[in-house]
Amino acid sequence: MSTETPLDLKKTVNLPRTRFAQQANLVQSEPARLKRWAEMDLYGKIRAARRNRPKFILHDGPPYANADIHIGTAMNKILKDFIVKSRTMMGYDAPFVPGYDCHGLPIELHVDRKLGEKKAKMSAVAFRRACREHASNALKRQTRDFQRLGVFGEWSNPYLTMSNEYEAETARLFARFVERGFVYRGARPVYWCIHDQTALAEAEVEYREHTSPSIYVKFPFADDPAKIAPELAGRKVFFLIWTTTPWTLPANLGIAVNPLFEYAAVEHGDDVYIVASELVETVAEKCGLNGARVIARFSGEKLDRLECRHPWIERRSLLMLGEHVTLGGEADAETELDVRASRDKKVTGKAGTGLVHTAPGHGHDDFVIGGRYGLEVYCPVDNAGRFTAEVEHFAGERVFDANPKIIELLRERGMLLFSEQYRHRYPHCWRCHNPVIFRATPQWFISLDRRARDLEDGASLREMALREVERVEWIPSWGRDRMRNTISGRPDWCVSRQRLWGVPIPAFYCRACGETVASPEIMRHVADIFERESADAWYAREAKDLLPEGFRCPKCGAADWSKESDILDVWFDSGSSSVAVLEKYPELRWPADVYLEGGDQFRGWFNSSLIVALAAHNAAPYRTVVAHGWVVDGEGRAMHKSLGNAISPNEVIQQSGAEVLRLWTASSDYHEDMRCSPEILQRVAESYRKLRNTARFALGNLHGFDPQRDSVSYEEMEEIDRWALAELNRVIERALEAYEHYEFHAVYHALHHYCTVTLSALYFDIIKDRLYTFAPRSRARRSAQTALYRIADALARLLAPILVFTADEIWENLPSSGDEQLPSIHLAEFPRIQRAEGEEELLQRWERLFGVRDQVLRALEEARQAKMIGSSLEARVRLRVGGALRELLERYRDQLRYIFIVSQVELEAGTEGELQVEVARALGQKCERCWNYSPRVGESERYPTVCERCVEALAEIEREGAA
RNA sequence: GGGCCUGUAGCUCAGUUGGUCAGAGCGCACGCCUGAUAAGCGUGAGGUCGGUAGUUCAAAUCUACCCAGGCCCA
Repeated sequence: MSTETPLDLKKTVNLPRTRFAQQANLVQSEPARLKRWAEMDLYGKIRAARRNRPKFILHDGPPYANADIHIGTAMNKILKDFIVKSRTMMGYDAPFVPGYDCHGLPIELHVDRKLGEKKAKMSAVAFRRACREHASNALKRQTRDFQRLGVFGEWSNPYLTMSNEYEAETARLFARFVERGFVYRGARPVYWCIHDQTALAEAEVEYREHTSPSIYVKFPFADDPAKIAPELAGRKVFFLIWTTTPWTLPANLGIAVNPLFEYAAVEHGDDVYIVASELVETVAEKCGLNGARVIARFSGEKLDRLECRHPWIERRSLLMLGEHVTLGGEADAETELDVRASRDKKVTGKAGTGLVHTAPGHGHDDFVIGGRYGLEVYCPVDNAGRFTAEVEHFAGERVFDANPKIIELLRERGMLLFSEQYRHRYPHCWRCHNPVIFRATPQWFISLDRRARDLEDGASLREMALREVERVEWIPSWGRDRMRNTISGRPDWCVSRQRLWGVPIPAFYCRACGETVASPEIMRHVADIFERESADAWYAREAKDLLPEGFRCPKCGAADWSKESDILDVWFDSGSSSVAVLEKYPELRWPADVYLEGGDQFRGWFNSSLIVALAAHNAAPYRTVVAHGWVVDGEGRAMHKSLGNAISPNEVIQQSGAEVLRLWTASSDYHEDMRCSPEILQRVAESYRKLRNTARFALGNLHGFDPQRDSVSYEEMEEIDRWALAELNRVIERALEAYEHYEFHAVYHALHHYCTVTLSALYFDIIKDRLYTFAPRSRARRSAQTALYRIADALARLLAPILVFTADEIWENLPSSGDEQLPSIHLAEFPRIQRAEGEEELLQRWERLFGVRDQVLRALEEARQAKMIGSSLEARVRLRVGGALRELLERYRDQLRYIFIVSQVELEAGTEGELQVEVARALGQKCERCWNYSPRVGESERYPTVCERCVEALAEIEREGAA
């Protein structure tokens, strides 16, 4: 029975309705959603939902707990979250335990500065407490920021490298290295302040102008000169070195030359001097060698392992080959203290001879090359910067005071060729501002080349590491090469730091006989104390209270001990994490499936983690290592606060929301450096809106649709809806594949392309007519909704790891599919591909139809430009074509007007292979209801302004309304 | 100076082993729609594939060098 009065046409159009707002208002909505998630313990629910599923472990590399997060830290955590969430949605149990790196110099320096003068009066324990507090505050702020980014994890129970358990485990792992014979104690040069009598880290020296003596010194050749060149037979040959630190000459053990340089023998009077060929003139001029002439030239290579005599001490000075030797400049200063600046400027010829005086106890390069040639790390200078008793002439003398006296001695012995004052930049102590020296002090090392005591094959750490590098999967694949090179080239690991804020090296020294006690058993005993009291115990307790009761010196039987004052390198701390975390948290397991960090960690955490894991388990702690690039500005340059090109993650969040930052992270290819700028973020925000609106259209048109009740079976669906599902399958496949391989930018592009091209511009535009104007419960409309539902559902799931907030919001606004609706999308799994028979052919057919559509659209645009039409519904299209295409079009004859979104389509015979498109005004009147044109508008008496389709639809609506 | 990496339209990215490979989306310009509306649709203009020189019948794709940039070292 029909209603008495005709319906209000406007109200019979099924326009979209949804609570899913067009404006995201992320800045407000994100925190609200985070709060809800926290209240419902979403992370706990996810864990419970995945119990007993196969595990997938991403192990978090701990950010340094010193300052607020920057965009790089944010990006890193977001990428990790992509991995964790996508693996979770693949069905894995993928717990995430975040960590923080809490010890180390930067924190100590920060606290130092904050305390100022007060530090001097503080006990070590009190100072450590201040450091602990600083780290604790920093990590709390970071935690808050990471959570704000929508990163899920065990935020209430992160791992801290300063926790009792972790410190204890760190000490135990060091004991493990000792036990297996990898640890030794040796000397190595460090920056040393003779005023404060302390070692300095690189960050604690500052460069200032300083005047040093610059001298050219003769080293008599002690071999047969004919070995160098026949012309030199029987001559008095001297090797000429240049230095600005005469006081290091007593420690000279060698001279380095560059094997790639050519050297010249220069005759002056009876003497012959050896200098680099390129510097002959400069040196001759500087040293006033009038009338000097070159009598021989030879390659530096020839000098290898020949010997000179020290200019005044009865000792050999070994000739060595080293490519660190340059043609002058500060790099030739044996202290190596100011090499960075000069090398960057590619300075040459300022001063120097091309031969470098080498004192392994007083310079870094000297130490390295000396090590290669088996020289002793000789450093006859004490803590106060005075020569020790063994130094002839200068014992007890302060090194800087000794400079002029050494020069005088050289002059007396005829070994000085030239001397002058020299201004240059020289490192000074940042606290007392006095010049520092480079001085070898005893340090603890982990040897990369000693053989493991307990292994049959006696492999070294280096060998084991190189073996493991081949077994690990590296993404990108060049990571393997980089890691291999890093490991092959790295020197022994100096794990000593002369600092307070860290895990002490648990070793003891017998005051009576000097014996060192560094046994694994004792170390584990100490570690147990750390476990109870934290490593502060090392400073709070007396040595005897750290040792087992009544422990006596195994050598002399005394019981008077001093404690080691060095702490472990922080890289040892974080390197311990695989064991200290993966094996301690019950939900985790060793080894991890994946590590993901910036490329700087090849030398850092990837490396230290590997070494520690080898000591602990003879294997790598990771199966896959993913390395990402750095965040750079819009021009590809590094970000610096001083350059003003840095982007603050918190600012982005406050302006646009975390989703935008997450989407930016997903949109860029992280395998390379990732550009970020206001313009780029602007683009990302726009693409966010597109994704959101696409979802909103689907949701709006699902109003009143109950998937259980109203879904149309596949066979009954309109073909274009089946096409949309086939396209959906393609996208699901591509996105899942990309997630599988950590290619998030491919996920982004696939989904974005699907939303903009496939859905928004094509499918949605076409089905609007059907959705809006067909009777709400008609099969044709339900068919479209069935597809829309599947699309919206899949889209939400696929977006969920990236757009954590928005996907959940979509989920919320999807019609409920019954009781099993999960309270959050993050408990759901990825969509499954529901492959239908004949899908490939279907896709191919429609691809051709849409090809025709493109041509029609071009023709429509021409008509529009010619003012013939405005809306495409004002058009009637005539197609002329022959052959196979004609047959295809014929088959879809009734569909074509909808596909083209025009009112009428005529198909006429034409020539094969050539499609002609003509556009004309549509016939008839515009239907008031569906806006299509039809000659039959007016046929209905009840609805005189409406077309025949609408008449039918209205009748159906009236029937339903009555029912 | 060494190791590793990068350089395709204004932006983000595709371009298997060299031969329709010069593409997509965004942005931009112009236009349409006003029933996804601080939305939606269409058409179009943009690139000597960082540069140079080679190899080749043929190179964005291979080689060398150079330039610009990034990370780690020295």
